[in-house]
Amino acid sequence: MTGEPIDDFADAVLAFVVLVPPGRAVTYGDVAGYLGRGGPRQVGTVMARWGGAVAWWRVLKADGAPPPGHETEALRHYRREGTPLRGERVDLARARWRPPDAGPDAVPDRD
DNA sequence: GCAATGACTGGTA
DNA sequence: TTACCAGCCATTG
Repeated sequence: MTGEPIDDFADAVLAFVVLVPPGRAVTYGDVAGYLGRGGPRQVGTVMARWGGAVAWWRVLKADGAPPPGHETEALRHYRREGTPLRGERVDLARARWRPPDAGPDAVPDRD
C-alpha cells in the first residue's frame, strides 16, 4: 500500500532530507556522499520527482544557490526558518548540516 | 547492452 | 563574479 512506488535510492534521499533540521541545509553532493551511493545528479533527479514531499529547499547546489525555478520560493523558506543567508544565496559556511552519526564522537553539529 | 538525459561538482580562464 | 569543460552515476528508451 504504498501508493507511491518510490525507489530505494529515492527513499534514502528523501529520508536524509527530512532529517535536516530547519535553519540548516545540505548540498546535493553531500547527500550523495552521506548515502554512499549515486551522485549529486541522482539526488537532484529524485528531488525533482519526489522532492515536493520533503523540505526540498534545504537541499541546494554546491555554490549555495537553491534549485532553478524555485529560487524565490526557497528564499522565502530560508527567511522563515532563519537560515543564514549571504545576499541571495545560502551561507553554506554556517548552514551546512551533517548527520549526527557521521563523526567519531557523534559530536553535535557545530554552531 | 548502448546511448542519451539530468533540481550536479570542481577546476580553470 | 560569471562562463566553459570534463567527470560522475542511476534511470529510461
